[in-house]
Amino acid sequence: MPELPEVETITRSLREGSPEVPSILGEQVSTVNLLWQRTLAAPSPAEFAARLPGQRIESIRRRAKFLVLRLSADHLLIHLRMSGDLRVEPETSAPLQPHDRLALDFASGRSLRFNDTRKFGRAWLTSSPADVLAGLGPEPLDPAFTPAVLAERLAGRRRLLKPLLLDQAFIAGLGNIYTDEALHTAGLHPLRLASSLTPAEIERLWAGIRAVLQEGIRRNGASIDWVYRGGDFQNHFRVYQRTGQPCPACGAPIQRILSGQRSTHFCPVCQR
DNA sequence: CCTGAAACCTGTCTGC
DNA sequence: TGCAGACAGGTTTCAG
Repeated sequence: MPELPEVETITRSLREGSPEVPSILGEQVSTVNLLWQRTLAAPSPAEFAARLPGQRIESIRRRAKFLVLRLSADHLLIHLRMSGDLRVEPETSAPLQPHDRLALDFASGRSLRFNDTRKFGRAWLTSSPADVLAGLGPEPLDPAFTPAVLAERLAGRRRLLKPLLLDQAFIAGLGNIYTDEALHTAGLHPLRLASSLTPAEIERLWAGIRAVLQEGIRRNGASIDWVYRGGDFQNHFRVYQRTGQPCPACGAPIQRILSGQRSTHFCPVCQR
């Protein structure tokens, strides 16, 4: 499921809470229950279970597609990968759901559950989160990410736009949905060579990336299939998973190709 | 430096 | 109905 807008939506819901599920800021971990060993990237399960209890959640933010929970002494980082999801149970006695991989019980009696059907998701408990986050590219919605920054990063890159935009070291947070949507918004073919863009095209790409991410956040992300978060951006896709359907801009049928083993959707008329 | 394939996983859908 | 194959929002590793 989760790309930048989905992770941002989850981050906000955990931090700000809702009438049904209050914020988990300030919660103190009492017990941990690791149900799938490999979900924990570091440290060892024994050290994890020894270090985490007693720590409070001091802040919650997002970096790229990572959730970053600052604790009393450590940071807990969570990456949801393809099918991960987080939910808060009102009682620690709430039964585990199918595919729950990690449960953090709080002293208040609530419990945070990391559910992940495909087991690709990962959690890190670390005193140096920068090490885990090292190598990530710029945050596309940060004010520091300007068209000039994008132009500088594109210069000389002999790569195709689609795989380059998916590369988290080039720009952080885009995934398959928002890359296709951004390229359509910018009117750029996904297989264009990155170094071939004109300044006007770079400006359009920059604006397209920001626009689709902002729309995704405004719509609380996209919810597809059995991974559901309550967002509705999936009802506003221009090209993603719309193969054969009319382009919203010109009516031409949307095409699907493969680029680096990833489905890639585009309008052959709007994106030359 | 760059691309493609495979691996890590489970579930759903399509076509024969 | 059964079953093989394709495909799914991500990332890492390795071969060429």
